[in-house]
Amino acid sequence: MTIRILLADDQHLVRSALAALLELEDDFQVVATVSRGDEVVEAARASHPDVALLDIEMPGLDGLAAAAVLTSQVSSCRVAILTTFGRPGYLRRAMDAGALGFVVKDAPAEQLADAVRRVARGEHAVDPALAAATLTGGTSPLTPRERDVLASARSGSTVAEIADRLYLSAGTVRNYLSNAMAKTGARNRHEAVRIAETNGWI
Amino acid sequence: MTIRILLADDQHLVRSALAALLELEDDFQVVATVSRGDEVVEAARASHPDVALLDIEMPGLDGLAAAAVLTSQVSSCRVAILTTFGRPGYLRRAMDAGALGFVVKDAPAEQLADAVRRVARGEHAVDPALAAATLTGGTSPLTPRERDVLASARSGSTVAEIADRLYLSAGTVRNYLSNAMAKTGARNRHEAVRIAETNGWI
DNA sequence: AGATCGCCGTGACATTTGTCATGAGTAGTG
DNA sequence: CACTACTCATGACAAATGTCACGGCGATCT
Repeated sequence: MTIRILLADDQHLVRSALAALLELEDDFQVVATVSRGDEVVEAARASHPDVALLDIEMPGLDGLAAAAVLTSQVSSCRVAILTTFGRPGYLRRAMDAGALGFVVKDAPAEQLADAVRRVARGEHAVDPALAAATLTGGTSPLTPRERDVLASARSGSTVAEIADRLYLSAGTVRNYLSNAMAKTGARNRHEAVRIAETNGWI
Repeated sequence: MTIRILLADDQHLVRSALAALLELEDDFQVVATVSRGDEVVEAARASHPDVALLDIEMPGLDGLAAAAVLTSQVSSCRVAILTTFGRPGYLRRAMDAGALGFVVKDAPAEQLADAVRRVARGEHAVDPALAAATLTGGTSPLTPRERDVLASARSGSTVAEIADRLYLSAGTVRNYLSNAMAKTGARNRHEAVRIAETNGWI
């Protein structure tokens, strides 16, 4: 029985290459490929895939959000996340979104094939090492608002700009940033951003 | 006549997938794959490829540096860069390193195949739009030292740390950062880092 | 030889950032 | 209900950051 696959990745070449790789397996068939998160659901409705393989970094809608929509709206399609970064917070959010599989792009090809088959059967497929890391350091210490402020501080904005953007006072923004820095153990806001990013908290 | 290809990319899955994609072409043969920049030359010596397809972001030695070594030491092997980011500075540095081809991972598969064939014949293969962008905004306004300081400021280091690392006084570091900020039009060092990164200047 | 440019440094200054104490309002929990 | 946690705010203070003016040194170009 062949497994019908939907592939979502924003990089054209990677998309084609992964399709070629998957098609090498006799029981796999790539029935749809999309480049944007907000095209996933429509494509899934049209092509009835068994498994959707979603990258996280995508324009329109990120893979985690797309996974959440997909699992709730197209229940016949199981979801696996395929991403560059094995960040604990990503795995947690992927599970919360209803994804069964989680594979990093650094994994060997057999592991991807294995994960797809497991997910198609409704089983979970997660790298044990990453799962362990997620259990220990995976839960974000940040409150929702701290997360917002930190996310808004990403591209080197000043306090005033962040305050404007979030309709807060400058002092409040600095307090939140200070809290976030304390919780992440960073010595300035930018280090805090980096840490939060590598953990998948923002 | 088949074209022998060496493939260098740090992500295992992407490497395998690209190999699968390239093997679909009758005249391509992937003769070696490596995951680190510092393994490129050795692999090229052992497997005599016609074309080396190098990612830029790699551990050990980045693809641009590997390209430079390769073109000087294994002259029978032409070089093409295959990277996620179409940054003007990257293209410029790739050309300086002796690469003939430059393909972004967002390009369609045919473009990659076309580029490989051109490069194998000793021709250049560069996306015209990117080439134009490089001509206008490609040259870095930063002096070598400003570049060093800015690169060292990346991960949220303080002035004192940068000064220590580069054996400079704190004042000098701040002056260089100030210059870099003025030249990039940034309002703080972290914005300057971001701008320099997206342009491939660091 | 003089001009120019990059490199490295100092010192002074205004601004921004990070820390801390404090408090009011709101929501959820035992 | 008391307790706790989150949100938002203010004000004051120390430290870090960014700006500016200035000077000496060496290399390069004309």
